[in-house]
Amino acid sequence: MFEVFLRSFNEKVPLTPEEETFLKQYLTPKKLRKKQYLLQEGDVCKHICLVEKGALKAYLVDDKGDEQITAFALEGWTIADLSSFFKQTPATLNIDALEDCELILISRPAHDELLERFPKYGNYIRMLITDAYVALQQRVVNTLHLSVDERYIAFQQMCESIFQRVPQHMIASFMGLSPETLSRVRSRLSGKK
Amino acid sequence: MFEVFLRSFNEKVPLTPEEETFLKQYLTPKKLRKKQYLLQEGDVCKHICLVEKGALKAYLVDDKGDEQITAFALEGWTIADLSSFFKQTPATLNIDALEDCELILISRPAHDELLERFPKYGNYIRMLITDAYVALQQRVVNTLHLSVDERYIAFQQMCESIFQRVPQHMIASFMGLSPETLSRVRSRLSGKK
DNA sequence: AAAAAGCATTGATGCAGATCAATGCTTTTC
DNA sequence: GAAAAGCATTGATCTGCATCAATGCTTTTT
Repeated sequence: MFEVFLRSFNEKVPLTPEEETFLKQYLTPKKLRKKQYLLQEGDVCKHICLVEKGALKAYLVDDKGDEQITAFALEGWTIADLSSFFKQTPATLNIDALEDCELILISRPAHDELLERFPKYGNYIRMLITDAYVALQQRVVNTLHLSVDERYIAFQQMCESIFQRVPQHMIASFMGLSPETLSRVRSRLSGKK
Repeated sequence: MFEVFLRSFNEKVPLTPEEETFLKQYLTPKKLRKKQYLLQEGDVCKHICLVEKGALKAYLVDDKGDEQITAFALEGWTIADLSSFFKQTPATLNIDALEDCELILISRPAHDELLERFPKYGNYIRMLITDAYVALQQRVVNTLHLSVDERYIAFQQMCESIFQRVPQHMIASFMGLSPETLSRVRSRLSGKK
């Protein structure tokens, strides 16, 4: 039920069995069917979500009604609209399931209580966000300063697991490209190697 | 000496006068002259840096020798190569002073000791990185899904203070544009309004 | 004070990626 | 099992930004 989450936690901050039991009290398991929403634009993001199983995407909807994907989350990854969660403001992101999912949710009250009562949780969250920040910064640099071909290769190497499970046009959206361009990038690169 | 830093800290996590005194023990003031390096690519990033006065930029140098600016920091802002600081790996970023600066440095040992002894510091750092993450995410979305004109306006509104102190070609680099394009964006927009 | 370097602007040209459109394959739906 | 929807690919055209080049202004250097 909590295996993936606890493994992720232990990798950053080792826990004793008693601590694991204590921590579990604050966690809410949830199942989500493919295409169901975890969060909709305009609602307040009430949980931080860790993926035990399945896959989700976070996205904005633009004027034309197109989805602009900002993030994917697979097993062991965390997803939420952090701005909405921390400031308790309406979310700008939508999050929904790409596959049937098993999730672990941490509510805002649980989060606050854990921070007070269980310092290791604060350490875990700090490390989680730090890692996310570093990854995002790399993404900014790649986006602004690499060619599309280089970005594709970089992204492919970093997130191979995503490529095998997510339709290509969503990868294109995530990279800020049209599906046609991504298709051409792929054929260009496969020709080369 | 520590006014700006302590104000920033108090805004996120209020401190008693005693706590302020305690905290100061761990802070190292440093002055930096215009054009001097705070961090050079290849060195390990030994400090988190808060700007009391002045301005700095962080950047990569590409194959052609051009600077690709990834961040600016003005009074009250924080700057570092977080990946290098936390993993103790060689930095990929250079950081140098755009103006004469007064800085507050927190070394890695001071950081670790503060985390252990002073929980409010952990809270402060967590909030700092969370805010940075949210801002960076917005930047990614803007970069991938807005037109250049819209990005310029968004960036201008968000970071007006930068525009007044940083040469235009550095803003262009930060936005991933050529100086010529940014100049044209500006004349286009000033014509409109 | 003169020379040099740094910077913003404007024009001309070329190319990368968006858009529009058509086709065929695969998966889902009923 | 037929119809519909979703998806990847390929071609043709258009557009926005980079690049190259020249000019004049401002700041720094000596």
